Parts: sequence; structure tokens; C-alpha cells
Amino acid sequence: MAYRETEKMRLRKAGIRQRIFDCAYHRVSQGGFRNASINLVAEDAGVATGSVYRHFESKAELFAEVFREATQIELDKVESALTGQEPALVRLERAIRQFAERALRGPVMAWSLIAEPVDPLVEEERLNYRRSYAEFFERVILEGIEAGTLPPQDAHLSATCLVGALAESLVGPLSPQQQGPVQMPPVGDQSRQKVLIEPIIDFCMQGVSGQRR
Amino acid sequence: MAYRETEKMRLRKAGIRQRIFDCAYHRVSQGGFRNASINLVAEDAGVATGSVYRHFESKAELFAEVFREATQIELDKVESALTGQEPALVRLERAIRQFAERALRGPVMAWSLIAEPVDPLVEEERLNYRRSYAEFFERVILEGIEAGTLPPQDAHLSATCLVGALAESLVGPLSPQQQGPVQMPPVGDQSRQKVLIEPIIDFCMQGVSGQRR
DNA sequence: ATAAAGAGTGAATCAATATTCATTTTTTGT
DNA sequence: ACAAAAAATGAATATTGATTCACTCTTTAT
Repeated sequence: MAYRETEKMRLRKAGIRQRIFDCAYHRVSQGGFRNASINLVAEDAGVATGSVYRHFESKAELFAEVFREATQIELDKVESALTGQEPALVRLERAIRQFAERALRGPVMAWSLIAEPVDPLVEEERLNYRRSYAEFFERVILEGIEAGTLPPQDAHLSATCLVGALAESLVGPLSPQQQGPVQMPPVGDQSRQKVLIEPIIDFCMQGVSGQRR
Repeated sequence: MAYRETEKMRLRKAGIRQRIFDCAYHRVSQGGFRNASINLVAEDAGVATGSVYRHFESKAELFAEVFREATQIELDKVESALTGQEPALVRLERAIRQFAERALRGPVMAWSLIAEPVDPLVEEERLNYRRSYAEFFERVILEGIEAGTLPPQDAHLSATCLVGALAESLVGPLSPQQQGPVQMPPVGDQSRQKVLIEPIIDFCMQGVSGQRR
């Protein structure tokens, strides 16, 4: 024998894989999944088209991974916003406000994650993550019910409704049609954001608590 | 000249167009847009593939029309459920309950209309119709605010949240994955439906009214 | 009956990328 | 330096239905 994979090679391959992944991620964050073909990603990464397939099973796998990475970041933020000693309602409000703010700050990626048409495999990830969001919300709602700060309710359904209300109310403002193909102004100033976000929070908090704010 | 379109011909063409449309509609209602190729629709309708194009601009146009027809029926039902002399909240509840019940009764079509991945042109129709639903809800919310039976709020946002909460909470139960490819039991008995629908209504009514139910 | 015009046909073509794979280049151990 | 092994390449191929269009069949008015 003459060739055996060495540590150096392993590192180089990992680096290339990472570069391909990063370029795919970047493309999506700039122009959505629609603008991210394998050829373009390969070009960005400075490798041949076929090389992408040395590192990823298929296009769908690559972009499912991109989707997971991007969404997990948001999910982590939501989770940590939901964590704390405050009453459940306060934590829910913090999480929802933060999610919406971040979405409006990075509208292209947010739209891709929330609403862009995608491969079935990626769509599956989307459904999984929506369920994950709902599960986090559900847990906090249950805590609130137990602590007596929230009224008894079907926590699972309430959580699902939260996710839906949040997504739907953001889809309009985030959609490329609304934003124009290239969004020059970063979606809107703080006051514009506030006008959008506060009513969402009002609705969601009332839905969960049955209490006027 | 020798040939000029006669009334008889006009009628026959209209009939064929209608038959193609009906077959497309039927295919969607049975197996969603995914199972409705032009070839199959043509076969169902007993015409050649190419003939479909004598009557419809493109596949996307045909199915956009199917989408409109199917959704308009639901929209009309919602509109009439929203109409009446009762307080706004009562009418909203009636409309939402009816929408959800109908969706669960015809889960394949409902899923296609609410969540199935579709052509961009059809997706556009979906967005339009979601906006239409929201507009109807918004009008009623505004009436409620004016009449003093609902608290002041951003009616547009509240309406959008209603649409989102409703859609999201139905997507799970309606999804083919949940249902299995062929849903033998018609989705669930009345009690199952009640368990699903009542919490949705609780959340939505509380979101709009800020009142515990 | 005839021929002009339109309608109907369905096999062939197209389109747009994802994917492959025969070939070339690089790496490694002797 | 050599050759085995693997990695990289990118032009060629595959895929999957939508769409076309040259041809045939019908309808109509004379």
C-alpha cells in the first residue's frame, strides 16, 4: 500500500466540507434557497461541482443541514429567552419579541426558514423545528399553569397557535414581494418594528393568559 | 370562408373545459396537487394531453383556477358565518369552528389548500386568500371594537394571527404523514374533533378579546 | 361534396439542474 | 522516483413532467 488517509488530509477535507457548507449557508442568507444551486455553491467554494458530492449525499441533504444550522441558532435563542425565574408569561413575551426582532433584522434568511418553498427533505426539517418551537412554548405554558400564573388550557394547542400566529404575522412583512428583491433599508426602523411586534405580542399573550394587557 | 364557431361548438368546448377542470379538481381533492399531472388529468377527462392546453394556458394556470374555486367555497362559508347581528366575538367563533370542522371533514383537500407545496403561481393564490380571510376577520374585529364588545387593538394584526393560529393548528392533524396516505377513518370522530377544535377557539377568542372563556 | 378553418392528437422535444463517472491530479509509504 | 490509493474535476448524462407542433379529424358554409 502507498496511500493512507493522514491527519493532515482529514483536516483539509473537513475544511473543504466546511467551506462548502459555509458558502451554501451564505447563499441562502443572501438570496434564499432558490438562488443556491450546487453549481453556484461549488463555484463560491472554489471546488468543482462534483466535489460537493464527496462531502454531501445530495443537494437536499446539504440544504437540510444548512436549514438545521440556521434554525437551531434561532431555537437556541428562543430557548434561552424562555429560561429564567420570571413568570411564564414574561418569559414567553421575551422569547416572542426576540424571535420577531431577529427575523425582521435578518429578513431574507428568516423568510427562507419560515416560508420559502423548499425541497421536501428541507420541508420536513421545517416541520420538525416548528414542532420544536411549539414544544418549548408548551413546556413554559405548562409551568405557568402549574405555578398558577396561567389558566388551565391545552398547552400543546396553545403553543401551536403561538407558533402559527407568529409565523403568519411575519410572513407578510418578510416576504420578498413586500421587501423588494434587494432590501436596501434594513426592513424598517425601530418604530416600524414596534408597531408590528407589539400587536403580535398582545394577541399571543392574551391568547395564552386570557388577560387583557 | 367556411368554418365559423357556432353556438353548438362553443357549448361543447365549454363542456370539455369544464370536464378537464372537474377532473383536475377531483384529482386534487383525492390526492393533492402532487398527484395531479397534466397527463393524468387529460386521461381522466378523456382527452389528449395537448388538448388541455387548448383550454388552459399552463398547468400552473389550471391548478391556480382549481385552487381559487376550492378556496372560494371555504371563504364564502366563512364570510356567511361572520355575517349576522350577534356580537363580533360570537360570529368569529362560529366562523372559526366551522372552518376547522370542514377542514377535518375533508382533510386531503384542506391540507392541499393550507399547506401542500405548490407551484409559485398557486402559492400566490394561497397568499391572496390568506389575506382575504384576514380581511374578513379584520372587518368583524373592527365592528366589535366599534360596538365596544371588543377591546381596542390592531385589528389587522389580530386577524392575521387568527389565520396563522388556525392554519398551524390544523396542519399537524391534516398532514398526510399524520393521516397516512389513504385516510380510512374520516379523520376522527366528533369527540376527537372537539378536543382539537375547542382549544383552538379558546386561544383565538382570548387573543382577540382578552377575556377568559 | 368540397374546402377552409378550427379542434384534437400524442409522440417528440424541451428545460433546468442535479447527479454521475471516466479521467486527471494529488497524496502517501516505500 | 514510483505506484497505489484516494481526491478532484467538470463535461456528459439523467430525470421528470410540462409543453409543443406537425399531422389528422371535425365542423361549417357554400
